[in-house]
Amino acid sequence: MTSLFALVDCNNFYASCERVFDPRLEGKPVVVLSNNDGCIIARSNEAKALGIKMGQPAFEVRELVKQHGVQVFSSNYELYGDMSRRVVNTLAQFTPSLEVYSIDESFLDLGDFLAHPDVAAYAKEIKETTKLWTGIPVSVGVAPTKTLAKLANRLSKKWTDAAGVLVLTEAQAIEEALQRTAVEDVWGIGRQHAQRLRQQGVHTALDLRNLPDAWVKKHMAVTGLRTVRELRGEPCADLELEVPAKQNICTSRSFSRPLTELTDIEEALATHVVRCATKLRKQHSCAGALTVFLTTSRFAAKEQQYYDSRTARLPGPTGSELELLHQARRLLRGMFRHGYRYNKTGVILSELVPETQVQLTLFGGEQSEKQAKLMQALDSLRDRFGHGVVKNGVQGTAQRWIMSQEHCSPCYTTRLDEIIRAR
DNA sequence: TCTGGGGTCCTAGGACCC
DNA sequence: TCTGGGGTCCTAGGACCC
Repeated sequence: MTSLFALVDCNNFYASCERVFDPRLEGKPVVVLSNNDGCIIARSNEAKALGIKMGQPAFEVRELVKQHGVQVFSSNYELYGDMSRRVVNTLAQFTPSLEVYSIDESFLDLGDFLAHPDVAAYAKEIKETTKLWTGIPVSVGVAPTKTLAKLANRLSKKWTDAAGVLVLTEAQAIEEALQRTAVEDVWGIGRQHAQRLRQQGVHTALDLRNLPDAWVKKHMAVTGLRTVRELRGEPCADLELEVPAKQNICTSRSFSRPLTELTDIEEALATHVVRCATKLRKQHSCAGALTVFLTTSRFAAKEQQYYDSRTARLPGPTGSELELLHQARRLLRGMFRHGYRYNKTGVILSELVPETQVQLTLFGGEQSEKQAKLMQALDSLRDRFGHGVVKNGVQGTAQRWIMSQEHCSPCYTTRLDEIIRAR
């Protein structure tokens, strides 16, 4: 029995989301910006054709944008998250086991490939149904391992004949695909490994597949070996059907402009802590430790640089943002130095344990029970009325650090007052 | 002027214990 | 003078992913 995986990847996902609700964008170059409108994180095909690069700073493409009428959007994660759910719900129609790998990619277990006399037709149906039901164009790669399915998916977009669907089951087709894939484009091969491999004369995925195990193990560890085996068609990674609880939760943002005053930074940090604690409670965990970091911009080469991070172990695992805020503020005050132009702060919660475990071991003192009730109340208010509805005093109101988002589209699907109107 | 944010896994080496 | 060997835990750092 041969396993069979499909990787379904949404094409230019964020740009496609913007397009679904604004048909005037069809055929035009579209880009989506990162937080603070800093750099490009999604591009439509037309924008790619103009030479706009992934991760490129927005100011570098200003001229290009003007010249070619590129449509620019700030990122709107509320919209993208909702569209992502719709896509996943559609894909779930095609398989009982599905792994949501990222906001725009899912692996589908297609079971035994003998059970699919015409895999290609099935893959095409997945693609067409998703477009029809959600408006989002996707590409589908099918192969006996996840790594090969990734590779097939990539080629399905590159090879115009494939038209967004590529099935790699025949040995010869796999070989050709490997031959035509650069080694750095293999899933799991990053910059460092690619450079080393190239020095060894390994230039294609096929060369990589043919390396001896011992060499791979020595230089690329067991993760590298898994990748190579998967290229050979031996499945080493199963689907992860349940989303594992995160082991760390982090919230951080660059400031919209450099900050020098402690009070401004405290406000920003407090806001991150509240966000982070909300994520923590959403996955029903408590944190045993908290880390705060503070840094200047690494791009401001001429300025004095500063980076520090400090960790506090909490007296006991907690989900209370009041306690976390208190600790975070203490750590920040210990790190803060006058005379620097800071550009970012953030918080990381770690040593996470399930909420239930804490309730059992902490004999729920009256105080902690009160706090838990308060947190529940806050969560439900914020769920219903948006995150800004209840704030802690330290979050402040001046918010001189707040994110710039000058090109945000409406939340068409999740906010009643921003719903699309037909004229 | 303007350069994202959030994760995971693996390994090596030190501390410590018996 | 002789100066083991193995196990565990923790941390920092590297590499990768989207």
